[in-house]
Amino acid sequence: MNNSVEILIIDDEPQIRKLLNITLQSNDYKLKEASTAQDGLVMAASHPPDLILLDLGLPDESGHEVLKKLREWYSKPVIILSVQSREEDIVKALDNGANDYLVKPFRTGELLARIRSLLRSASSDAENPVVTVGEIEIDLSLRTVKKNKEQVKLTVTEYNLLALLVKNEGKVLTHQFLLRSIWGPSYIDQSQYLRVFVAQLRKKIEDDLNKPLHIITESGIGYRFV
Amino acid sequence: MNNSVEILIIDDEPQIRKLLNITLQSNDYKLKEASTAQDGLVMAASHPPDLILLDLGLPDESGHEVLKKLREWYSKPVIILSVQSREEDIVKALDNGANDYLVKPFRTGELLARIRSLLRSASSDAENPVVTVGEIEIDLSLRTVKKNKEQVKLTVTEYNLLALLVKNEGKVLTHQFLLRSIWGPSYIDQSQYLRVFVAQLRKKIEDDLNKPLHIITESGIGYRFV
DNA sequence: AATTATCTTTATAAAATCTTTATATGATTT
DNA sequence: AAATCATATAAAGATTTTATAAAGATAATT
Repeated sequence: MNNSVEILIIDDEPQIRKLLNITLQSNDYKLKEASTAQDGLVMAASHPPDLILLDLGLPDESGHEVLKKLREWYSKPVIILSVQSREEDIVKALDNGANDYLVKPFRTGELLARIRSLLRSASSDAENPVVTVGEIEIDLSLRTVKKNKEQVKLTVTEYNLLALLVKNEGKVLTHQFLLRSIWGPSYIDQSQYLRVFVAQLRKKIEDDLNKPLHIITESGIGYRFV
Repeated sequence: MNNSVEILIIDDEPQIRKLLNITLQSNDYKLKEASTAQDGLVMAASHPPDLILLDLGLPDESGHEVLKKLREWYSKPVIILSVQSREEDIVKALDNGANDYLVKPFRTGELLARIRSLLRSASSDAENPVVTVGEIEIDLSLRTVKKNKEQVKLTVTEYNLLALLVKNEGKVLTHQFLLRSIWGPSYIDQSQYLRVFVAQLRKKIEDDLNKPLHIITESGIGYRFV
């Protein structure tokens, strides 16, 4: 999920880092920690994170200075976390390139929402869950199917059947289960429907109809997608 | 300076509008005012501003609803201004697409800094929201459509439909989704509306009506823009 | 108030999809 | 090898969905 999203926190208070560690990790973010300005800058540069949480009150250098140095090359979101609530500090931080400023103690739900908001606008093009099996490519969010990079046109029922099989890749799905899922509970004896639609699907995605490589018949039981 | 930057405030409290009027104008922003959700949406649509300040407590409709409707087509910054400081409201607004949330009474210096911050990242995105697909050109900020460099005249509904499809290029949008987004939740069975407007749109942007290249029918599901 | 533009409905033809039937193929059992 | 059973495929018929025009209603503009 967010597991590929990396967040770096630069803060000298261990209890804040602990809190965020728990909060962010349980929301599937990957967290890296630095307790000094020095460390933070090195970590950010060596492996740039997707977002930085920056404390203003660091022991070795002012957070404002860290922000300025970061902004010389780092263009992703930076959120300031600070005990300082003076307008002067907030304005200065925002004008130095911070994207947001939260006063400690902050509410974790709000922080998470602000992180989501910034990550959303940072990468407005979220990646799609694409299932690729050999030359077949199924994009479940776009509802498209490609074979050898070319779009395959499927009807609603054909797509539903394929999607169900793909989502349970490798598993044998019984006739009853497939019929119930796609046509409804009153259709569980209409195995012929299934045969007709499996045949149509194969015609569209298999290369050799006599040796289907993806939609496998499990005689007497059901079908399986490989 | 900022004189070309237009900000729309949607808030029913006259004293807030007055305050912002003075504050923003003295910082060279051009301010437009709306006191109801209805007015605000119309003004935003008729001449899209560069940033919107939105109150949650509007007389005719919840600000959350206004935000949702705005976000169907408006991609520039929206800052929520609200007396409500509950975390629940903040999280909801941010997750609905707000870029920032300030609790009233707010400090004007901070508001100005947050506006600067958002305008800065909005412009650095260099997001010229112009989508070009073959001979079709759609400018989502100007709300204009061109075909072979010539302007195409679309009605509001036609444009809304096209913009929604274009913003989700490649994705199948279901009848229900389109109807709900454009006409409202109570219209989800009026598929005929969709057919009529799709036909009208195609007449204006497709070359061969028998082989539409852009607005693709997904029989039984919806439509897709390619 | 009249005109124009746009939206909503209705009607109908065309296209796409689903269902059903018929028949073929292949595997398994006797 | 014949009979039986499960599956595959084609194709006709039925149904659903879509496209389009055009009339009626509503809203916007002059």
